[in-house]
Amino acid sequence: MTFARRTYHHGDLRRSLVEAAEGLLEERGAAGLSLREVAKRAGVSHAAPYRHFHDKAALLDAIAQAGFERLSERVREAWDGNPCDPRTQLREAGVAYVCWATERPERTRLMMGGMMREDPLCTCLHAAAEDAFQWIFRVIDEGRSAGVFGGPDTRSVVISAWSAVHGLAMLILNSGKVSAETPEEVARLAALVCDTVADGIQIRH
Amino acid sequence: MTFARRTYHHGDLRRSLVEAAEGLLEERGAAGLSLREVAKRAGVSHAAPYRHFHDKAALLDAIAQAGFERLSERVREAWDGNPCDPRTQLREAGVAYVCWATERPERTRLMMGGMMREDPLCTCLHAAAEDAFQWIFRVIDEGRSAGVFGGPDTRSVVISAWSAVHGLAMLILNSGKVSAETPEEVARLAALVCDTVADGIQIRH
DNA sequence: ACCTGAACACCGTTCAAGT
DNA sequence: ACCTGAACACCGTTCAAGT
Repeated sequence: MTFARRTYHHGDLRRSLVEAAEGLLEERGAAGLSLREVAKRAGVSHAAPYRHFHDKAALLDAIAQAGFERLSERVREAWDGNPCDPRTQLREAGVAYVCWATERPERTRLMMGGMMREDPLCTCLHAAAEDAFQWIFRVIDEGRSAGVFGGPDTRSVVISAWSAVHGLAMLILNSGKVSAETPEEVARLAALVCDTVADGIQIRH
Repeated sequence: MTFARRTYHHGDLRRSLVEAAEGLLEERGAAGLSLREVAKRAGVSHAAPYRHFHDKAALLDAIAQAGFERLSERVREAWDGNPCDPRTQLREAGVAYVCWATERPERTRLMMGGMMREDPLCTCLHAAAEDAFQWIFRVIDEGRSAGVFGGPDTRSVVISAWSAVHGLAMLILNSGKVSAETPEEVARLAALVCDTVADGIQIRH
Protein backbone atom coordinates (compact mmCIF):
# COMPACT_ATOMS: atom_id res chain seq x y z
CA MET A 1 0.00 0.00 0.00
CA THR A 2 2.60 2.52 1.13
CA PHE A 3 6.39 2.33 1.10
CA ALA A 4 8.47 2.42 4.23
CA ARG A 5 8.13 5.42 6.49
CA ARG A 6 10.98 7.83 6.04
CA THR A 7 10.34 9.62 9.31
CA TYR A 8 8.50 8.92 12.51
CA HIS A 9 5.73 11.07 11.10
CA HIS A 10 2.77 9.10 9.92
CA GLY A 11 0.97 10.01 6.70
CA ASP A 12 -2.62 9.88 7.85
CA LEU A 13 -2.59 8.47 11.34
CA ARG A 14 -6.20 9.34 12.08
CA ARG A 15 -7.44 7.19 9.21
CA SER A 16 -5.01 4.40 10.08
CA LEU A 17 -6.23 4.38 13.66
CA VAL A 18 -9.88 4.19 12.62
CA GLU A 19 -9.15 1.35 10.21
CA ALA A 20 -7.13 -0.58 12.78
CA ALA A 21 -9.89 -0.05 15.34
CA GLU A 22 -12.58 -1.23 12.93
CA GLY A 23 -10.65 -4.42 12.32
CA LEU A 24 -10.05 -5.03 16.00
CA LEU A 25 -13.70 -4.27 16.77
CA GLU A 26 -15.11 -7.05 14.56
CA GLU A 27 -12.42 -9.42 15.87
CA ARG A 28 -12.86 -8.92 19.58
CA GLY A 29 -15.87 -6.68 20.22
CA ALA A 30 -15.95 -3.24 21.80
CA ALA A 31 -15.12 -4.60 25.26
CA GLY A 32 -11.99 -6.36 24.00
CA LEU A 33 -10.74 -3.42 21.97
CA SER A 34 -7.78 -1.68 23.57
CA LEU A 35 -6.38 1.62 22.45
CA ARG A 36 -2.87 0.32 22.99
CA GLU A 37 -3.47 -2.56 20.60
CA VAL A 38 -4.97 -0.18 18.04
CA ALA A 39 -1.86 2.01 18.28
CA LYS A 40 0.38 -1.03 17.91
CA ARG A 41 -1.44 -2.13 14.76
CA ALA A 42 -1.16 1.37 13.33
CA GLY A 43 2.57 1.24 14.06
CA VAL A 44 2.77 4.05 16.59
CA SER A 45 3.33 4.40 20.31
CA HIS A 46 0.41 3.97 22.68
CA ALA A 47 0.29 7.70 23.35
CA ALA A 48 0.05 8.79 19.70
CA PRO A 49 -3.73 8.29 19.33
CA TYR A 50 -4.29 11.07 21.85
CA ARG A 51 -3.10 13.57 19.22
CA HIS A 52 -6.18 12.64 17.16
CA PHE A 53 -8.81 11.52 19.65
CA HIS A 54 -9.55 12.96 23.04
CA ASP A 55 -9.99 9.48 24.49
CA LYS A 56 -11.02 5.94 23.67
CA ALA A 57 -14.71 6.88 23.60
CA ALA A 58 -14.02 9.50 20.92
CA LEU A 59 -12.48 6.86 18.64
CA LEU A 60 -15.47 4.55 19.16
CA ASP A 61 -17.80 7.49 18.52
CA ALA A 62 -16.09 8.14 15.19
CA ILE A 63 -16.58 4.51 14.18
CA ALA A 64 -20.23 4.55 15.27
CA GLN A 65 -20.82 7.78 13.37
CA ALA A 66 -19.38 6.36 10.14
CA GLY A 67 -21.64 3.34 10.70
CA PHE A 68 -24.77 5.48 10.93
CA GLU A 69 -23.78 7.26 7.73
CA ARG A 70 -23.44 3.99 5.84
CA LEU A 71 -26.64 2.54 7.31
CA SER A 72 -28.46 5.73 6.39
CA GLU A 73 -27.21 5.43 2.83
CA ARG A 74 -28.50 1.87 2.51
CA VAL A 75 -31.95 2.73 3.84
CA ARG A 76 -32.12 5.79 1.58
CA GLU A 77 -31.36 3.59 -1.43
CA ALA A 78 -34.35 1.40 -0.56
CA TRP A 79 -36.48 4.54 -0.35
CA ASP A 80 -35.19 5.89 -3.66
CA GLY A 81 -35.57 2.58 -5.43
CA ASN A 82 -39.27 2.15 -4.76
CA PRO A 83 -41.00 5.51 -5.33
CA CYS A 84 -44.75 5.78 -4.83
CA ASP A 85 -44.94 2.31 -3.27
CA PRO A 86 -44.96 2.70 0.53
CA ARG A 87 -45.50 -0.97 1.27
CA THR A 88 -42.48 -2.03 -0.80
CA GLN A 89 -40.49 0.94 0.52
CA LEU A 90 -41.15 -0.22 4.07
CA ARG A 91 -40.20 -3.80 3.28
CA GLU A 92 -37.03 -2.92 1.38
CA ALA A 93 -35.94 -0.31 3.91
CA GLY A 94 -36.45 -2.83 6.69
CA VAL A 95 -34.56 -5.54 4.83
CA ALA A 96 -31.68 -3.12 4.20
CA TYR A 97 -31.59 -2.11 7.88
CA VAL A 98 -31.58 -5.66 9.23
CA CYS A 99 -29.12 -6.99 6.64
CA TRP A 100 -26.67 -4.17 7.22
CA ALA A 101 -26.88 -4.61 10.98
CA THR A 102 -26.43 -8.38 11.00
CA GLU A 103 -23.52 -8.26 8.56
CA ARG A 104 -21.55 -6.18 11.08
CA PRO A 105 -22.38 -7.61 14.51
CA GLU A 106 -19.86 -5.78 16.66
CA ARG A 107 -20.20 -2.49 14.87
CA THR A 108 -23.96 -2.65 15.28
CA ARG A 109 -23.65 -3.54 18.97
CA LEU A 110 -21.41 -0.50 19.34
CA MET A 111 -23.88 1.76 17.52
CA MET A 112 -27.07 0.44 19.10
CA GLY A 113 -25.81 -0.75 22.45
CA GLY A 114 -26.42 2.43 24.35
CA MET A 115 -23.27 4.37 23.56
CA MET A 116 -25.46 7.30 22.57
CA ARG A 117 -26.87 7.75 26.02
CA GLU A 118 -23.74 9.57 27.22
CA ASP A 119 -23.06 13.28 27.55
CA PRO A 120 -23.98 15.30 24.47
CA LEU A 121 -20.30 15.90 23.74
CA CYS A 122 -20.57 14.30 20.37
CA THR A 123 -23.36 16.07 18.51
CA CYS A 124 -22.09 14.61 15.24
CA LEU A 125 -22.96 11.10 16.38
CA HIS A 126 -26.49 12.11 17.32
CA ALA A 127 -26.93 13.91 14.02
CA ALA A 128 -25.76 10.87 12.06
CA ALA A 129 -28.14 8.61 13.98
CA GLU A 130 -31.00 11.06 13.50
CA ASP A 131 -30.35 11.08 9.77
CA ALA A 132 -30.40 7.29 9.53
CA PHE A 133 -33.69 7.07 11.37
CA GLN A 134 -35.16 9.88 9.32
CA TRP A 135 -35.73 7.61 6.33
CA ILE A 136 -38.03 5.32 8.24
CA PHE A 137 -40.07 8.36 9.18
CA ARG A 138 -40.33 9.40 5.53
CA VAL A 139 -41.49 5.96 4.42
CA ILE A 140 -44.36 6.04 6.92
CA ASP A 141 -45.18 9.69 6.34
CA GLU A 142 -45.36 9.22 2.58
CA GLY A 143 -47.52 6.11 3.03
CA ARG A 144 -49.96 7.99 5.24
CA SER A 145 -50.13 10.91 2.82
CA ALA A 146 -50.84 8.50 -0.01
CA GLY A 147 -53.70 6.97 1.97
CA VAL A 148 -52.07 3.55 2.12
CA PHE A 149 -51.14 3.59 5.80
CA GLY A 150 -53.39 4.75 8.64
CA GLY A 151 -52.84 4.77 12.38
CA PRO A 152 -53.45 7.44 14.99
CA ASP A 153 -50.50 9.65 14.02
CA THR A 154 -47.23 9.35 12.09
CA ARG A 155 -45.05 9.21 15.20
CA SER A 156 -46.93 6.23 16.65
CA VAL A 157 -46.77 4.30 13.40
CA VAL A 158 -43.06 5.08 13.01
CA ILE A 159 -42.39 3.72 16.49
CA SER A 160 -44.24 0.49 15.70
CA ALA A 161 -42.46 -0.05 12.40
CA TRP A 162 -39.03 0.91 13.65
CA SER A 163 -39.42 -1.23 16.78
CA ALA A 164 -40.18 -4.31 14.71
CA VAL A 165 -37.27 -3.78 12.32
CA HIS A 166 -34.78 -2.83 15.00
CA GLY A 167 -35.98 -5.59 17.30
CA LEU A 168 -35.50 -8.26 14.67
CA ALA A 169 -31.92 -7.11 14.08
CA MET A 170 -31.19 -7.16 17.83
CA LEU A 171 -32.76 -10.60 18.31
CA ILE A 172 -30.73 -12.10 15.48
CA LEU A 173 -27.57 -10.51 16.86
CA ASN A 174 -28.01 -11.00 20.59
CA SER A 175 -30.70 -13.48 21.57
CA GLY A 176 -29.31 -16.68 20.17
CA LYS A 177 -32.96 -17.69 19.75
CA VAL A 178 -33.71 -16.29 16.30
CA SER A 179 -31.38 -18.08 13.97
CA ALA A 180 -30.75 -16.70 10.50
CA GLU A 181 -27.51 -18.12 9.19
CA THR A 182 -27.56 -16.92 5.59
CA PRO A 183 -28.18 -13.38 4.27
CA GLU A 184 -31.18 -14.78 2.40
CA GLU A 185 -32.71 -16.06 5.62
CA VAL A 186 -32.14 -12.68 7.28
CA ALA A 187 -33.82 -10.89 4.37
CA ARG A 188 -36.73 -13.34 4.45
CA LEU A 189 -37.37 -12.72 8.14
CA ALA A 190 -37.04 -8.95 7.74
CA ALA A 191 -39.54 -8.95 4.86
CA LEU A 192 -41.92 -11.07 6.93
CA VAL A 193 -41.74 -8.74 9.93
CA CYS A 194 -42.21 -5.65 7.75
CA ASP A 195 -45.20 -7.14 5.97
CA THR A 196 -46.80 -7.98 9.32
CA VAL A 197 -46.39 -4.36 10.40
CA ALA A 198 -47.70 -3.15 7.03
CA ASP A 199 -50.77 -5.36 7.49
CA GLY A 200 -51.26 -3.84 10.93
CA ILE A 201 -51.09 -0.19 9.83
CA GLN A 202 -52.69 -0.49 6.41
CA ILE A 203 -55.98 1.20 5.65
CA ARG A 204 -58.49 -1.41 4.49
CA HIS A 205 -61.04 -0.87 1.73
CA MET B 1 -29.01 -6.10 58.86
CA THR B 2 -26.21 -8.15 60.39
CA PHE B 3 -24.02 -7.48 63.41
CA ALA B 4 -20.30 -7.00 63.19
CA ARG B 5 -18.25 -9.84 61.78
CA ARG B 6 -16.61 -11.87 64.47
CA THR B 7 -14.16 -13.50 62.12
CA TYR B 8 -12.79 -12.84 58.68
CA HIS B 9 -15.30 -15.39 57.48
CA HIS B 10 -18.24 -13.92 55.70
CA GLY B 11 -21.76 -15.22 56.27
CA ASP B 12 -23.01 -15.47 52.72
CA LEU B 13 -20.40 -13.88 50.56
CA ARG B 14 -21.86 -15.11 47.30
CA ARG B 15 -25.11 -13.30 47.91
CA SER B 16 -23.32 -10.20 49.14
CA LEU B 17 -21.20 -10.12 46.00
CA VAL B 18 -24.23 -10.42 43.73
CA GLU B 19 -26.04 -7.65 45.60
CA ALA B 20 -23.02 -5.35 45.52
CA ALA B 21 -22.58 -6.06 41.82
CA GLU B 22 -26.24 -5.35 41.09
CA GLY B 23 -25.95 -1.97 42.78
CA LEU B 24 -22.74 -1.10 40.99
CA LEU B 25 -24.23 -2.25 37.69
CA GLU B 26 -27.13 0.21 37.74
CA GLU B 27 -24.76 2.95 38.92
CA ARG B 28 -22.03 2.61 36.34
CA GLY B 29 -23.06 0.08 33.73
CA ALA B 30 -21.46 -3.24 32.91
CA ALA B 31 -18.38 -1.61 31.39
CA GLY B 32 -17.71 0.45 34.51
CA LEU B 33 -18.23 -2.44 36.91
CA SER B 34 -14.98 -3.74 38.39
CA LEU B 35 -14.65 -6.91 40.38
CA ARG B 36 -12.26 -5.17 42.77
CA GLU B 37 -14.86 -2.53 43.56
CA VAL B 38 -17.52 -5.22 44.07
CA ALA B 39 -15.21 -6.98 46.51
CA LYS B 40 -14.51 -3.72 48.34
CA ARG B 41 -18.24 -3.03 48.74
CA ALA B 42 -18.78 -6.55 50.04
CA GLY B 43 -16.00 -5.93 52.55
CA VAL B 44 -13.54 -8.55 51.35
CA SER B 45 -10.23 -8.62 49.56
CA HIS B 46 -10.14 -8.40 45.78
CA ALA B 47 -9.23 -12.08 45.50
CA ALA B 48 -12.13 -13.38 47.59
CA PRO B 49 -14.75 -13.35 44.79
CA TYR B 50 -12.77 -16.04 42.98
CA ARG B 51 -13.84 -18.53 45.69
CA HIS B 52 -17.43 -18.09 44.44
CA PHE B 53 -17.17 -17.15 40.76
CA HIS B 54 -14.74 -18.49 38.20
CA ASP B 55 -14.27 -15.01 36.76
CA LYS B 56 -15.96 -11.67 36.23
CA ALA B 57 -18.11 -13.03 33.39
CA ALA B 58 -19.52 -15.69 35.72
CA LEU B 59 -20.70 -13.04 38.17
CA LEU B 60 -22.35 -11.07 35.35
CA ASP B 61 -23.92 -14.28 34.06
CA ALA B 62 -25.44 -14.92 37.48
CA ILE B 63 -26.97 -11.43 37.48
CA ALA B 64 -28.29 -11.85 33.94
CA GLN B 65 -29.77 -15.22 34.80
CA ALA B 66 -31.62 -13.84 37.82
CA GLY B 67 -32.89 -11.10 35.53
CA PHE B 68 -34.34 -13.56 33.03
CA GLU B 69 -36.07 -15.40 35.86
CA ARG B 70 -37.75 -12.22 37.09
CA LEU B 71 -38.67 -11.08 33.58
CA SER B 72 -40.11 -14.51 32.89
CA GLU B 73 -42.21 -14.26 36.02
CA ARG B 74 -43.66 -10.89 34.98
CA VAL B 75 -44.58 -12.08 31.50
CA ARG B 76 -46.10 -15.26 32.89
CA GLU B 77 -48.30 -13.17 35.22
CA ALA B 78 -49.65 -11.29 32.20
CA TRP B 79 -50.39 -14.62 30.55
CA ASP B 80 -52.07 -16.02 33.66
CA GLY B 81 -54.08 -12.87 34.25
CA ASN B 82 -55.83 -12.85 30.89
CA PRO B 83 -56.94 -16.40 30.05
CA CYS B 84 -58.75 -17.08 26.79
CA ASP B 85 -58.03 -13.57 25.50
CA PRO B 86 -55.00 -13.75 23.20
CA ARG B 87 -55.16 -10.12 22.11
CA THR B 88 -55.11 -8.84 25.69
CA GLN B 89 -52.52 -11.46 26.63
CA LEU B 90 -50.25 -10.21 23.89
CA ARG B 91 -50.72 -6.57 24.92
CA GLU B 92 -50.21 -7.20 28.64
CA ALA B 93 -47.25 -9.51 28.11
CA GLY B 94 -45.65 -6.89 25.86
CA VAL B 95 -46.31 -4.11 28.35
CA ALA B 96 -44.81 -6.21 31.15
CA TYR B 97 -41.72 -6.99 29.05
CA VAL B 98 -41.06 -3.39 28.03
CA CYS B 99 -41.79 -1.94 31.47
CA TRP B 100 -39.54 -4.41 33.24
CA ALA B 101 -36.72 -3.78 30.75
CA THR B 102 -36.89 0.01 30.89
CA GLU B 103 -37.07 0.07 34.68
CA ARG B 104 -33.62 -1.62 34.82
CA PRO B 105 -31.60 -0.09 31.99
CA GLU B 106 -28.17 -1.48 32.78
CA ARG B 107 -29.39 -4.90 33.79
CA THR B 108 -31.35 -5.15 30.55
CA ARG B 109 -28.35 -4.02 28.50
CA LEU B 110 -26.35 -6.75 30.22
CA MET B 111 -29.00 -9.38 29.52
CA MET B 112 -29.81 -8.36 25.96
CA GLY B 113 -26.55 -6.84 24.83
CA GLY B 114 -25.06 -9.96 23.38
CA MET B 115 -23.56 -11.55 26.46
CA MET B 116 -25.27 -14.77 25.51
CA ARG B 117 -23.30 -15.20 22.32
CA GLU B 118 -20.28 -16.56 24.22
CA ASP B 119 -19.20 -20.14 24.80
CA PRO B 120 -21.94 -22.43 26.04
CA LEU B 121 -20.28 -22.60 29.45
CA CYS B 122 -23.33 -21.24 31.17
CA THR B 123 -26.23 -23.43 30.17
CA CYS B 124 -28.26 -22.03 33.04
CA LEU B 125 -28.27 -18.59 31.46
CA HIS B 126 -29.54 -19.96 28.17
CA ALA B 127 -32.20 -21.99 29.93
CA ALA B 128 -33.40 -18.94 31.86
CA ALA B 129 -33.58 -16.87 28.67
CA GLU B 130 -35.38 -19.67 26.86
CA ASP B 131 -37.93 -19.84 29.62
CA ALA B 132 -38.61 -16.10 29.51
CA PHE B 133 -39.15 -16.16 25.77
CA GLN B 134 -41.34 -19.24 26.02
CA TRP B 135 -44.29 -17.20 27.27
CA ILE B 136 -44.43 -15.10 24.13
CA PHE B 137 -44.55 -18.31 22.13
CA ARG B 138 -47.46 -19.56 24.21
CA VAL B 139 -49.45 -16.37 23.75
CA ILE B 140 -49.18 -16.63 19.97
CA ASP B 141 -49.71 -20.38 19.88
CA GLU B 142 -52.85 -20.14 22.00
CA GLY B 143 -54.13 -17.29 19.84
CA ARG B 144 -53.63 -19.29 16.67
CA SER B 145 -55.31 -22.36 18.17
CA ALA B 146 -58.26 -20.20 19.17
CA GLY B 147 -58.57 -18.90 15.61
CA VAL B 148 -57.87 -15.30 16.64
CA PHE B 149 -54.41 -15.01 15.14
CA GLY B 150 -53.39 -16.27 11.69
CA GLY B 151 -50.09 -16.02 9.85
CA PRO B 152 -48.07 -18.60 7.93
CA ASP B 153 -46.84 -20.48 11.01
CA THR B 154 -46.42 -19.91 14.75
CA ARG B 155 -42.68 -19.35 14.58
CA SER B 156 -43.02 -16.54 12.04
CA VAL B 157 -45.70 -14.79 14.04
CA VAL B 158 -43.71 -15.15 17.24
CA ILE B 159 -40.70 -13.52 15.59
CA SER B 160 -42.80 -10.58 14.43
CA ALA B 161 -44.41 -10.03 17.81
CA TRP B 162 -41.26 -10.51 19.84
CA SER B 163 -39.27 -8.26 17.49
CA ALA B 164 -41.72 -5.41 17.96
CA VAL B 165 -41.81 -5.73 21.74
CA HIS B 166 -38.07 -6.24 22.15
CA GLY B 167 -37.29 -3.50 19.62
CA LEU B 168 -39.39 -0.95 21.47
CA ALA B 169 -37.58 -1.70 24.72
CA MET B 170 -34.19 -1.36 23.01
CA LEU B 171 -35.14 1.89 21.29
CA ILE B 172 -36.34 3.46 24.54
CA LEU B 173 -33.16 2.31 26.29
CA ASN B 174 -30.55 2.96 23.64
CA SER B 175 -31.66 5.17 20.78
CA GLY B 176 -32.32 8.42 22.54
CA LYS B 177 -34.95 8.97 19.84
CA VAL B 178 -37.97 7.30 21.42
CA SER B 179 -38.63 9.22 24.59
CA ALA B 180 -40.84 7.73 27.28
CA GLU B 181 -40.10 9.45 30.56
CA THR B 182 -42.84 8.03 32.78
CA PRO B 183 -43.84 4.39 33.30
CA GLU B 184 -47.29 5.30 31.98
CA GLU B 185 -45.80 6.58 28.73
CA VAL B 186 -43.75 3.40 28.36
CA ALA B 187 -46.85 1.27 28.90
CA ARG B 188 -48.83 3.35 26.41
CA LEU B 189 -46.21 2.87 23.69
CA ALA B 190 -45.89 -0.84 24.43
CA ALA B 191 -49.66 -1.30 24.19
CA LEU B 192 -49.71 0.64 20.92
CA VAL B 193 -46.96 -1.47 19.38
CA CYS B 194 -48.60 -4.72 20.51
CA ASP B 195 -51.97 -3.68 19.14
CA THR B 196 -50.39 -2.84 15.79
CA VAL B 197 -48.86 -6.32 15.65
CA ALA B 198 -52.17 -7.88 16.74
CA ASP B 199 -53.90 -6.01 13.90
CA GLY B 200 -51.31 -7.38 11.52
CA ILE B 201 -51.65 -11.03 12.52
CA GLN B 202 -55.34 -11.12 13.34
CA ILE B 203 -57.73 -13.21 11.29
CA ARG B 204 -60.47 -11.00 9.86
CA HIS B 205 -64.08 -12.02 9.56
C1' DA C 1 3.24 19.87 14.68
C1' DC C 2 3.63 15.28 15.77
C1' DC C 3 5.30 11.44 18.22
C1' DT C 4 7.98 8.82 22.13
C1' DG C 5 8.99 6.79 26.73
C1' DA C 6 8.36 6.83 31.40
C1' DA C 7 5.06 7.20 34.87
C1' DC C 8 0.54 6.73 37.48
C1' DA C 9 -3.55 4.71 38.94
C1' DC C 10 -6.26 1.44 37.79
C1' DC C 11 -7.77 -3.44 36.06
C1' DG C 12 -8.51 -9.18 36.08
C1' DT C 13 -6.38 -13.16 37.57
C1' DT C 14 -3.25 -16.31 40.11
C1' DC C 15 -1.10 -18.36 44.06
C1' DA C 16 1.49 -19.23 48.18
C1' DA C 17 0.45 -18.36 52.73
C1' DG C 18 -2.39 -17.61 56.69
C1' DT C 19 -6.71 -18.85 60.16
C1' DA D 1 -12.98 -24.34 53.80
C1' DC D 2 -12.40 -19.67 53.20
C1' DC D 3 -9.90 -15.52 52.83
C1' DT D 4 -5.49 -12.38 52.40
C1' DG D 5 -1.49 -9.98 50.31
C1' DA D 6 1.86 -9.84 46.98
C1' DA D 7 2.68 -10.39 42.25
C1' DC D 8 2.00 -10.33 37.06
C1' DA D 9 0.49 -8.70 32.82
C1' DC D 10 -2.41 -5.83 31.16
C1' DC D 11 -5.30 -1.30 30.73
C1' DG D 12 -6.39 4.33 29.81
C1' DT D 13 -4.41 8.60 30.37
C1' DT D 14 -0.89 12.23 31.14
C1' DC D 15 3.28 14.74 30.33
C1' DA D 16 8.00 16.17 29.85
C1' DA D 17 11.07 15.43 26.30
C1' DG D 18 12.64 14.59 21.68
C1' DT D 19 12.67 15.52 16.09
